[in-house]
Amino acid sequence: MDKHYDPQTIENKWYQWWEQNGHFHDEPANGGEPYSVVIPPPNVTGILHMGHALNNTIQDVLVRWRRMQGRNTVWMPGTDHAGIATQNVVEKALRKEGMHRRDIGREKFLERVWEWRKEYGGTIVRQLRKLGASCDWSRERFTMDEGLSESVSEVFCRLYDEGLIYRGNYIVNWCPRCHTALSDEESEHQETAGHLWHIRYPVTGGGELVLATTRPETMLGDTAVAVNPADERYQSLIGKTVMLPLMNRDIPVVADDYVDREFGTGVVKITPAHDPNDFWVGQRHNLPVMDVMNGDGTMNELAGKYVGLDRFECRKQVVEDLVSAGFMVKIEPHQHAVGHCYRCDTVVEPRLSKQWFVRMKPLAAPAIEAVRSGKVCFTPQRWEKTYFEWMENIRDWCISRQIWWGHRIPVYTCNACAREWAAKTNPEKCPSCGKTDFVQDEDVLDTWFSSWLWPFSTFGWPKENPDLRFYYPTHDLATAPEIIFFWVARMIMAGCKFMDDVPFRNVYIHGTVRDDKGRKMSKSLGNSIDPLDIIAKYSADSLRFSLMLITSTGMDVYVNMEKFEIGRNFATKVWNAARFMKMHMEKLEGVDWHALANDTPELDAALLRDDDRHLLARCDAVIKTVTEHLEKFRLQDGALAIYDFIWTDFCDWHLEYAKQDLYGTDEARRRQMLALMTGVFAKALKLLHPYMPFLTEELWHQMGYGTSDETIMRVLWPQPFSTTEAATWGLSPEVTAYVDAKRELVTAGRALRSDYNIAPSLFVKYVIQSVDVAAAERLQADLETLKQQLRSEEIVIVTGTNCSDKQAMPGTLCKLGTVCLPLEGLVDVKTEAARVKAELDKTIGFLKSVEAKLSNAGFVDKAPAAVVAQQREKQQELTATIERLQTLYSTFRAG
RNA sequence: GGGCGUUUAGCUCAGUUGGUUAGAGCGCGUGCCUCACAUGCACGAGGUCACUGGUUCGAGUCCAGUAACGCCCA
Repeated sequence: MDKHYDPQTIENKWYQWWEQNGHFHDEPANGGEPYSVVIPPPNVTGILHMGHALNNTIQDVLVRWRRMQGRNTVWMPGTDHAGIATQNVVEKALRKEGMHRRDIGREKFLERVWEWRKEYGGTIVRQLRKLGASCDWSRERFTMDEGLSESVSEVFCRLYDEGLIYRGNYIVNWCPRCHTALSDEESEHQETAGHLWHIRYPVTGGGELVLATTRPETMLGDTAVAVNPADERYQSLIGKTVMLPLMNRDIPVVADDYVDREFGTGVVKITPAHDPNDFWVGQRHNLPVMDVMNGDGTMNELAGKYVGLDRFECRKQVVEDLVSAGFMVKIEPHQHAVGHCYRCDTVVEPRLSKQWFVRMKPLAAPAIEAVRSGKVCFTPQRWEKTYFEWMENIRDWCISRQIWWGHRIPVYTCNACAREWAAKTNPEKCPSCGKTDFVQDEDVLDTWFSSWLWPFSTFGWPKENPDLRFYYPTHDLATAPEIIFFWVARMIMAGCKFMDDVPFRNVYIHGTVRDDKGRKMSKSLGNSIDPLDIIAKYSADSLRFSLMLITSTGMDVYVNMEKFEIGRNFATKVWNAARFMKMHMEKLEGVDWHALANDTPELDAALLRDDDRHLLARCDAVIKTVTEHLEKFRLQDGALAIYDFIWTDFCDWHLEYAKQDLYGTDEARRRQMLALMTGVFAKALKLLHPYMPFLTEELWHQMGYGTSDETIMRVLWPQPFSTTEAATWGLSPEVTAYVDAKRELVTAGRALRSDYNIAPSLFVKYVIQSVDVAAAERLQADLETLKQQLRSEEIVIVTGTNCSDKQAMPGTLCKLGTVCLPLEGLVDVKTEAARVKAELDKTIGFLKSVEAKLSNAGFVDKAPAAVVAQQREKQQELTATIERLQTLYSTFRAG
């Protein structure tokens, strides 16, 4: 094996091999229990960022783990056509050529988008491969491909025919830059520093009203002012008219409950065409609607002399004119939330327009029930609350977009008889009059109108087929919190509506990846870390493992480049442990490592020693721990458990311990030791595989655990020993406790060396005063181990407190006995006395707290018997310890 | 305005049903290139668990309130 692990070539090699050999693929005919996951389809314009890295690592860990459990596993990959985003990208390219999409027309434009997709659309999909994602690429889908488009029209037509899709004139969020309507979710509210302009409106027949607004330019479209009907201040004005400044129009004063008496002056201007609340006030009072803007955010003819001005330029002008005409009362700074386009960050304009909507209330009801009844579970559970909150107050979904890239709305209108209908395929004639003169709606559907079908459209719906039957409903969905409304909730609704079943059982909502200052990573801030840079510097395994190790379930994660060293260091550790074993394996002949790694260990129970049993027991425990954590989406705890097991148990303790055998001359022992380590290391590699797929696959082959055509991806997830097996190998809590105690003693002995500045290269003598004869015998049997671990030339074990060596020695109390370092003449008696005294004081303090509890009647009466017993035991233990410490202390005082 | 989250070692965070005197990694200090690994080994220092009050025999953990920071929705 190479001295240094070279992840770059190895990772590419294995990924290709896995993919080419179909290891990511499964199908219903293979039978078994299904496990399916659909990827949150990244935008086809996307490039891999840390959020993707986290999201997909989580999925891959789950998917690889379930696959190893023998589940019939499919991870469905694909990309989203991302209507507005993709159209923006291609429009930008066109602009560079000095053209606008209208210059080339719809058809040519769409050709350009498809070309773009062909050339650049595969970027993120290639990058997911670098990450190691075990997606079934043979199933890869795209929201605009034929099958998915069919699902979209099917769903649209069904909803249309049921009356759940309607067209209406409402205030929508309009992006003047993208030139399209947006859904409420696509308009992101941002706190913005603005102003509150107080404007005077003269009352016809004398007097005036002062009102406050944050968007003065919209006054050009005012058709009323409103006050609260219960507001005494303005009672006399209701029904009168006021003169709209600058426009010299008379508009009525209406009374409406919507008006907040506390806000500003308690009077608001009503602009039905440019504010959703005003729109509803307008409806209630039959007010005219005056749209004063164009789709691009400039003012139209209805804005009078302001025609042609951009909305913000117009705002300036209007304010100036109000000031010079004496209508401006005051201007205050004002902080308020302003909607921004989620694609281009332009300030969204609420604007009246004719759009298509989905009636959501009837769809929401079963979806709410699905979560309430536990058919869909959120992890962490608190997100259910967010889900319910939104679902119970759901508003109709604006699904039409005034762009070209997307699924065109399949609604047709007959020019001859005005019949409007929806059709899944291009119609030949009008279903009413039979004429062929009809037109299709110009708009396309919101991108999410295809994504909400993703869990079943990707499996071939609406066609009835084995994949759909077998893999639907899927099992786990991993995604970010900001996607709950956009996607998760809508998928649940679509699943309930069209499949009569939920789309997935578990939703794991993970956190956001932030920089180390807690800021969201973004291009504009320039604080992003490119996952590919991490892969290039440290490897995909390091990226994956580090991310999993530092990300607590559902919590945000703060990253910087250095944090990924932990994964790199761990990979190196594992590699070196393997290299060490391999070195010794090569000295033996005729050993079937493959069998040892895959079957029940062939060990000679008689040759097993307590340290070996300890390793087996710890390995068994870690199998249980990791499995349990994965079941609960506690991927961090799973990673930590393996990390700790491999690093501390396997390498620091057992591998060092094994050296006495491996460098020894007894071949039976060498065989036994390597057989034992092979069994354990193979299990550890399996447990690690979901987190570090590449390294574990490489070692699986290098170590000869798998034949050249076997992959660790498909070996079975390790199982803990049965009770019989555990008994055969002599595993017991007692044995584990003994080895733990022995390690405590070794650590104490090393600390003594360290305290006395004894160079690690020096071999020294130790004296161990064991607590009893049994401990003495056991330690005696382990003498060689102890000598090695303590780097000692001689260890004298004596029983009881009577040390044969009359001299005072530095010593530390342990469960098995007192470990002492005889240092003739070198002992600083005073220092040692102080050291023991400190230990003694600490122990007495501890005992006092235990005794305080035990003398508390309430505790003894009410605490569970086991807890009380535990404290009693502690009390005895501490008392004994104190006694021994006092003896030790007196030695130094006497000396 | 409504909701949610966070606050534990210098830093980043674990701590699952309340029960030993609270753990990890990084960083820091000391000593080591000891025959897998200096991307390492050994040893060590470091915390009145944000604050106030309550429940309890017992609170980092449960309840109420306060403060700071962050997120979501209106």
